Amino acid sequence: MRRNSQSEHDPGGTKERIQHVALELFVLHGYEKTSLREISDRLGITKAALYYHYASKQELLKSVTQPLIDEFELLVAGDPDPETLLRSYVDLLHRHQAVFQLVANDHASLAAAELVERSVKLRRDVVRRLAGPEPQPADYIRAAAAFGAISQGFMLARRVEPAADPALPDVEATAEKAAETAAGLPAPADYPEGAELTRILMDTALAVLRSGS
Amino acid sequence: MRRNSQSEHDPGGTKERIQHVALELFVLHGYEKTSLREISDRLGITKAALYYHYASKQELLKSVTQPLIDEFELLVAGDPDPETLLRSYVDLLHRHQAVFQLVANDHASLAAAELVERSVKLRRDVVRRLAGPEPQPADYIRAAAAFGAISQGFMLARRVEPAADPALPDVEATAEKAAETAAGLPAPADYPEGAELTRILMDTALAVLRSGS
DNA sequence: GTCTATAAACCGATAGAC
DNA sequence: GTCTATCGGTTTATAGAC
Repeated sequence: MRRNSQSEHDPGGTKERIQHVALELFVLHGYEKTSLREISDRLGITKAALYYHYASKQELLKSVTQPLIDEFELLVAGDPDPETLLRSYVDLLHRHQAVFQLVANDHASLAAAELVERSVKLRRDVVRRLAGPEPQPADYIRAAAAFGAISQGFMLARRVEPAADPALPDVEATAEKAAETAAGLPAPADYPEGAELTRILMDTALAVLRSGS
Repeated sequence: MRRNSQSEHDPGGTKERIQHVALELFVLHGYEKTSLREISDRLGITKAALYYHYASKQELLKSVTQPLIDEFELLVAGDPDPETLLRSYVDLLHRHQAVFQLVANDHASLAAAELVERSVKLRRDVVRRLAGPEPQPADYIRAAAAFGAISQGFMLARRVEPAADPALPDVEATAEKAAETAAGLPAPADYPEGAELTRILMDTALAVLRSGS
């Protein structure tokens, strides 16, 4: 066989290049604000050419968001204990930073991808598992707080910034980039990563869960 | 004097009714997806009538988001110690639940309201203050995690659900409502509120900040 | 696989009557 | 303060040539 037609990483593949550019623009401006013309312009093709590869804007969005949600569901379905669940979640975030940033900051994209139900269910299952046995209402709050601590802590350290594409003027991203990087906080590159970052985030989440005892 | 023309609560005032309906729809579907026709239909007036009260869709959005951001800035400008800052933040969330839910979940609305710079600056200042003196990169991460713990914990307990408006069929909200309320987690009304909720959230955030020692 | 051209729908916003 | 009518622009999506 020559090539698997789906989910192959082949960085030169047109479908993958479309996904990459689309994801970047979706994260930057939001799904609704990003037009197909914007995406095709950046790829140097026309809007109509996009439709050869994806049947609709919605399908393009789905193809981008599916890997994260599928893997998350698989993870939760394994019924892991709280610590394993949290550790796997941090690992998931590492491998799907940009998509996570998209769906976390742009609920409209979740809705457009028809992923609201699945993500609500995921969140429910995670919170339930973190809340422990015979949970009080306060235990659910602590579970959600632990989940939020990891998510927000991770996003500070591993935020996807507008790509400084030297080939294009990239006019519209200038303001955002300046506002975030020169904001007086360390740049993403300065934070711990990998195992060290995971350890820090795990400590915050476990501290939250223990804060009720 | 008869009436202050700005920011009076007068629940019968047309401007306030518009803000209320607009906020609800913005939270539900996102700013970009919500059309002025949708808002005016729900108010029983026409789209054109909206323009008598607000010069543009953007101005309507700004009028809705401004109270939260203004008060947040005032709060941070006071240079409070971490515990006071966190406590005031929880109080702020209590008084601006819906607006917070909007800007937290729909970054497109932040951008449209031209509030990205101010909110980035706010976040930076909060994280800095929570990170303590001579912070390491890991301290910033813990600060962001503490902030996220409070925000997400609060949102679980005080989430704004689609209004069950018996006067209108409210077709489009059915799926969302069913998915969220019947999801197997306590309903917002079942969680602690006020001082008790504040105490729980404060404990989670302080536990995160202490997790580095 | 990419193009030009265009259809069809919707949007924000304005003009002007009442 | 609300209405009807409409303008100008953009969007997603399709048809058909190459």
